[in-house]
Amino acid sequence: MAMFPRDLLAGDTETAARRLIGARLVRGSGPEARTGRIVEVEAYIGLEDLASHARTGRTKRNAVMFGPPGAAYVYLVYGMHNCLNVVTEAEGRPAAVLIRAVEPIAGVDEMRASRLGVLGGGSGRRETAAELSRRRVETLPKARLAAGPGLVCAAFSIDRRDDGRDLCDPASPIRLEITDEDEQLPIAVGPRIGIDYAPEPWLSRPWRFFVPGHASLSIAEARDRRGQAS
DNA sequence: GCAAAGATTTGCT
DNA sequence: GCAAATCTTTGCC
Repeated sequence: MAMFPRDLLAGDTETAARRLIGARLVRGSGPEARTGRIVEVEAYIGLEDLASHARTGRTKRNAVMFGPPGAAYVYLVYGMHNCLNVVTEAEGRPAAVLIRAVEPIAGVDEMRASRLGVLGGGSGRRETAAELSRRRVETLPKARLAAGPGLVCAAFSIDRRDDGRDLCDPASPIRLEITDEDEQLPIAVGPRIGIDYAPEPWLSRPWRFFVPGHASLSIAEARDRRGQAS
């Protein structure tokens, strides 16, 4: 296992997004480390991308997107879900790749616990919500534990305290790694999800990248696929 | 200073 | 298939 090279994030974001498919997201170290393979991402590219948080210019929330590549941009959506992005391109140009789905590989019990809000220092759900969904999460198939952008953060205990963290730093509690053992995964493309507020051509830009047919794809991707079925 | 909507997920009608 | 949950950020008065 080696760290994900920062160079691969410093260039254009579409290429970076493709390179992130198959890379590993890691939380912690030792026997309790959580590891998963990234299987679905979306690219948000530049000030001109009217689907991007950076479309309004630099703000307190999106400041990290304007910084150096390799940083984590973590934000809260709908008042309850955290989403993790990997900042790309040169410092000064706002771009990032949203991690939409991860296939759990190791630390599955810890991911389940984090989804239930049991683990400390994390982004788990509130106690009442955990009560309601406890049985569901306990019996959830391993492949579905991080099958969505909000679920990735819930499973890996990521919240806005992680905003700005360097994902290419081996000492970081949350980081990106690669292995040479993994075969090259097939990659499919499609329009980004949940950006109905964006005008064309941004609405239809094929900037979502995913492993076709993978069991850990986001719910939204599965729904989208049903719609496309002919 | 206030109203509105959001790069989502879940459960119910 | 639709709406609720929930709170921060943004946009407009």
